[in-house]
Amino acid sequence: MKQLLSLVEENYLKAIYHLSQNGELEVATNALAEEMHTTPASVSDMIKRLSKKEVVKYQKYKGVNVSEEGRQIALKVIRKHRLWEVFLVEKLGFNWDQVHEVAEQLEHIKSPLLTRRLDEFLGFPKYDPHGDPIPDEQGQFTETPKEPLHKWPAGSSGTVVAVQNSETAFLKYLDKAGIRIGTKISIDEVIEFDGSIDITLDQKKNITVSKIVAENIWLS
Amino acid sequence: MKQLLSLVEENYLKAIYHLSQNGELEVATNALAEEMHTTPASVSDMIKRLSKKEVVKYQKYKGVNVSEEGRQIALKVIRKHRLWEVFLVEKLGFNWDQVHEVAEQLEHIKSPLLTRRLDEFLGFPKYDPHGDPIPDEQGQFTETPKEPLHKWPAGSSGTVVAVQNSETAFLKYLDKAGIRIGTKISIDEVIEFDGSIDITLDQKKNITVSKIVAENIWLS
DNA sequence: AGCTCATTTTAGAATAAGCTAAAAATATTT
DNA sequence: AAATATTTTTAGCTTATTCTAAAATGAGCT
Repeated sequence: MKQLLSLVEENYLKAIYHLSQNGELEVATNALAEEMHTTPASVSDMIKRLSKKEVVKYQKYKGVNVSEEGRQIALKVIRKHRLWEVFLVEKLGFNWDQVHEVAEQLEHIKSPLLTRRLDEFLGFPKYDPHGDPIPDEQGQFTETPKEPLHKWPAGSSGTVVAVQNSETAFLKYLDKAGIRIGTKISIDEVIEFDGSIDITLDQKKNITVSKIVAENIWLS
Repeated sequence: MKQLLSLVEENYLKAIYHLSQNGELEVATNALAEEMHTTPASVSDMIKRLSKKEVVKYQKYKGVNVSEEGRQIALKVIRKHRLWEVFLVEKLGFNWDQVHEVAEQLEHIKSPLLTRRLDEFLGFPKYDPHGDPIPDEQGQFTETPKEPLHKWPAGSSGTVVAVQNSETAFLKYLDKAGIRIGTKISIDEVIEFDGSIDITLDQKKNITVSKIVAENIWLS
């Protein structure tokens, strides 16, 4: 049956989906509380509610994960979020660091027709402005195989396909440094001491990035 | 000071604004309850809250109206509603009877940048698909002088500039009848018995409309 | 002026979502 | 395996929004 979830419930589902990698009961209450900027107690309460609605699988003290139905709901929200991000950047001229907050609101608009028409209007994009894949109506999407920059060895090179962090400060930093989706990066040297990395952008510009930055840039 | 209103509070303000014509304390609790599909008791509660926030003027048992600040907030919401309606019709190919419900959701998205960019993207439209004027950023708008069809005498004629009712059934009826914004209507005869009216559309098609329909079509 | 009736407000309860503090369960260390 | 630390859950309270039922108010009529 089609579930009617509140905005908050949808956000929990999305967070659980993001924190989970496989199908195990792996998402911890504490981790979820941090992600949602709330307390573990509130998370426990909410999980119980979601469990009753059968959109998550849950065992006390063991962790939580989305059910198949919950996963489909999460993917619908993610689909909308990413389509709206494309709209904001391509049609309204937003910068990629300005879109996240607004898309967080737009993703909860409930209208299958709107989502379909928006997708069509945008030319059925496959990736959002941060390089993340956009699920189709059935929740299918193809993730380009990719690895974070800090796992690439010196001497190798790849193309930026995604950035993992949506914080304005991070995205502004990338802009200033000249790193965007599609930038070619050659890994020149990995400094053992602090994990920072010397790289060359598009065979031209030479810069050093910190380990934290490297962890949030994904190449393929 | 800038007020942070909940979605529900915004909807109340919009409803009060719509039900009021002049600046008097004229909006009745019962009328508002009907408009909001809720009970008079809930309305009383909510009005008290809005009054404390100083977005409405209120005296017990006397009625309610928006304050100047409340009016500005209502106009901002109305501006967003109507801009989104234009977007849905012009860019996404919605029919005018499909837009209202979705715009009711989109109007609550909070992002001044988004509203400004959307306005620009749409070419600063002055009217929405139902012929209602779109307030600008300062809340200014120019209402074309207009009168409902049932007040026009036989022999006169005018152009449809607005429709007052957003119900799907009504708008579908208009579509089927061939009446839209911009249609020229000549009033041929007013039937005294039931107030129905014989009209000619664009000098071509001859039809009869009921009084209820006539009351919701505005000409100028 | 007093009665009746419709309208409006208050009182008390329900639901959603959150919080703090305390209790219970699990995990880690010795 | 016991002791300690960490994580998770429960209990009880708070705020926003709604409801139903009861009480208060105002308006119209005699």
